[in-house]
Amino acid sequence: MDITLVQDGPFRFRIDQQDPMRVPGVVFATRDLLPQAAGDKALEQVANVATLPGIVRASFAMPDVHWGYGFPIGGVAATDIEDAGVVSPGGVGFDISCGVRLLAADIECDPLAPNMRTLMDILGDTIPRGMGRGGLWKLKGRPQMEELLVGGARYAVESGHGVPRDLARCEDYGVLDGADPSQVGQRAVERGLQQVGSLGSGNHFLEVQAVDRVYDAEAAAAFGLRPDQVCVMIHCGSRGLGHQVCTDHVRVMDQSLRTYGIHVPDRQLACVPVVSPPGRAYLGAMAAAANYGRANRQLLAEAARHAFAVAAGVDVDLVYDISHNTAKIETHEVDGVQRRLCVHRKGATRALPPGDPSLPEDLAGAGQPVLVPGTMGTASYVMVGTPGNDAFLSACHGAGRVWSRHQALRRVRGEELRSELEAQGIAVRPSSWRGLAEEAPGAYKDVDAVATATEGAGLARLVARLHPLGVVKG
DNA sequence: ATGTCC
Repeated sequence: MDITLVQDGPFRFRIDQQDPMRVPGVVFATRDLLPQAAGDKALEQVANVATLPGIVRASFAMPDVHWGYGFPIGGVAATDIEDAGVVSPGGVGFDISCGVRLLAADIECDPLAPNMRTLMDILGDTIPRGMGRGGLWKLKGRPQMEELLVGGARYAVESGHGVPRDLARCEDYGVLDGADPSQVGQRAVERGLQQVGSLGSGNHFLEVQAVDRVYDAEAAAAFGLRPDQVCVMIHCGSRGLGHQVCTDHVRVMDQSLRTYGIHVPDRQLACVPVVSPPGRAYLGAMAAAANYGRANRQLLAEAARHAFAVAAGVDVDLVYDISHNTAKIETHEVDGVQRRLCVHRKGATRALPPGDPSLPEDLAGAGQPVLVPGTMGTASYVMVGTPGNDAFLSACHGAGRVWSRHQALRRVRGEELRSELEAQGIAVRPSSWRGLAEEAPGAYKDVDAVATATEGAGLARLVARLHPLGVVKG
């Protein structure tokens, strides 16, 4: 397909429908944010996704869009489950329910400063991270794993890892419905048994941050955020378990394409109807892996709380926990009709507007917090969902890669990067020099521009900007 | 993202 972008507004581009696309592509971005690296096939992927059976409205891309497995990262696609709509593991990604959790400490930067070194040392010593490695909570075996896969963050809290109030501030109250542990293979379970409560690697991190700007005082107050306040942001996912679930079900779907007579322009878009046996199996396994990811973030939050209590005697409350790699069954109005859709968000964050019935009472007035992590040495943003978001209530999820890992390794040395960050007053507790170099700030889009474009496109509004004080790097 | 190739 020949990809031609037509500008529809300052933050909106269109890829017109052409055979075999079923709907147009819509890219929310500025010219500067559009994928430009040589060989970046993200826009071609937006068009490819538009060919999926049952897709409605458009194949969307958020301002942080970049090349991914089958679907672009930063992609949103919804299929009508009653009109042969498909589910595709590539539309969720390998790191199922990867997401962000933000906690707010009851202290400002200056009073914490004398204890900052101790805090970072405790976090550095207690937060498991890096490839492989153990987690904070060793599960006893498959029976206990199945409880966690069904119960998610709620199971973690019921097991003593957190307080009930945490669950009110988790997407879906900490549990994605429909988990089917019987669809999670033994290899996935074995990979997951030792990893609950661990960051992993890549762009995952635990960061101590401070609120350096408030754009919307009312929403910030509703979220429990105030100027100069110290926060903790945790970005991680479902580790080896989610990866194995994706691998196992992609294999099944690749073999099922012919059975269902589905033709896709890229094998990485392997998919089956939502209502088919392999579709149901994947969604059950995906929900189970999502619950693993949510329990994982719950355990890490508890470790952060413990560190703040020991280092500074300070309480830490959950602001919100939201995934940005999911497929969820949701009801949306399309062409004047309420339809049951399978909404794929891959590197895209759900963004519920004020008054949405799924929000807890204390967030209903403000809307859902949208958490946008930057990368090391850069800001992160708290945004909020807005009405009139036609991308099925979705927003960006972070900065978005522009250099490949290989390019980053050629350009940056981990040791030098740590020195530069420490010179900026940012404490760094890395897990490997290589991992640090791969995640250099220069390897990513400008998160400030991504957040500004997200607001300009009407996907979410700015609430607060956070700057890093210390990073524990996966 | 990922026991970075069963």
